[in-house]
Amino acid sequence: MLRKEQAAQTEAELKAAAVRVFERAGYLNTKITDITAEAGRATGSFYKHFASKEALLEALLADVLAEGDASAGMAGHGTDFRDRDAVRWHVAAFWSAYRRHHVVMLALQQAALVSGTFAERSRDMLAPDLGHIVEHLSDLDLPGDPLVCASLFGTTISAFATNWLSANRPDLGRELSDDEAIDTLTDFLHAGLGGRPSRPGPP
Amino acid sequence: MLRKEQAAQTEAELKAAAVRVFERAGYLNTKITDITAEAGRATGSFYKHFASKEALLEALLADVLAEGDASAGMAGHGTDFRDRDAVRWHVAAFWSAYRRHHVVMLALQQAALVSGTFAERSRDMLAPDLGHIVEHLSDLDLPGDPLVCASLFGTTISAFATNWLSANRPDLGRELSDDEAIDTLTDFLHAGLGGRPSRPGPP
DNA sequence: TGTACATCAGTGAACGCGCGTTCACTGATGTAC
DNA sequence: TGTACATCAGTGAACGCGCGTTCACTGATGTAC
Repeated sequence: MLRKEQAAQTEAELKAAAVRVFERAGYLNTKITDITAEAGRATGSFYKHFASKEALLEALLADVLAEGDASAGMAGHGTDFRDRDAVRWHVAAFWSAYRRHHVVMLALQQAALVSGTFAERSRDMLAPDLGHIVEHLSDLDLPGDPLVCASLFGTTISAFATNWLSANRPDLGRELSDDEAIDTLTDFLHAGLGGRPSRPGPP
Repeated sequence: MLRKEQAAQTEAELKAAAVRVFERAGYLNTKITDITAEAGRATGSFYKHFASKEALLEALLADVLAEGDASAGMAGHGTDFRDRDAVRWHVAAFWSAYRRHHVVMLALQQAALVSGTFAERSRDMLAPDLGHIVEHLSDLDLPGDPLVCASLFGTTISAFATNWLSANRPDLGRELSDDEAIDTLTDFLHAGLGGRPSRPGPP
């Protein structure tokens, strides 16, 4: 089975090269030949493994989702968003996932702008999380409709993460540590959604 | 001078057609011929008025900025973000501007993904507003660094507006009135940034 | 173990489509005398 | 006011570049006997 291993490795190298190129140039600007060149392979090699650039992105996405399922046991976290720690747990989970996969996430966002298929897929990926958040919001006195607030929760973290984790986006001339980002986001969301600072959860 | 008027009108029609097509298909998906077809003109006509699709977007952007300067007297609004009304004023100003110009704003965001030039321009357009917000934040006990919080303020409104004002984005199967959006955002940001609900400003 | 053949990953030059851009042309509007 | 010429908005067919995709080929790995 040496041959299959060889092929699998080449495929993995192409994926890795693609991520590197995406990070440097952005998904939409990346040509197939950029990826193969980065991987040190011939152009035609790409099509032995992927039907198109979209198919490659699908594959990267599948990897991300697979890893996500593994790590997100979702166990042991609080569910009452009046409790700051419960909010922080969710923020941190999202933030670290985004940090690990920001290149693919950004590529997905870019693909969604151009292709209806990816727009839908992008929404489908977020939908479960959105539902998850909606449940946690039920105990709060929210600033508005629960669905709208959940969407607010999601878009805020997502936009903020995109802003600070993407390369070439030194929006402000400043670095931001993970803890600082997570704590700022947590305080902001916790207070913004009506979880009062130091009110403990129910017994 | 009939000839100049004629030319000016055609140019205006091309711009209007472009906006319509951008809204329908997105900036990145739009071809020059889509625009001229929508305007009912020949392909070559486009280049009598604009050097490229980017130049057209620049022109649309200039229009937006010109109108913005006219309407944004920036007079008569509160500056203390502990005061909910002051926050609401800013949110409403941003929201209505975004509502009027969302097609161009979205086009700009899309262009920024692909072209470094537009990425920079996009940042330059937002920078003054960001500075403006930073000033208003000084009196609050913020969840984090003022610059980071101002960025949070901006990205939150911007992402939320993009989500709800863009066509073909029925993220949740629901309509959202301007007032509901503005009030929800205001409550969220006001509380999130540490302006307590009913604490009055200093004497 | 050896030989003959099959399979398949990888190659890179060539093809061809889509689309941005050009350009020679038309006809109407403006100008000179 | 009329005539002859200049200018210029608008036209659309043609050109050509960039890039995705193909395909005949190579050589190495696997299989049959």
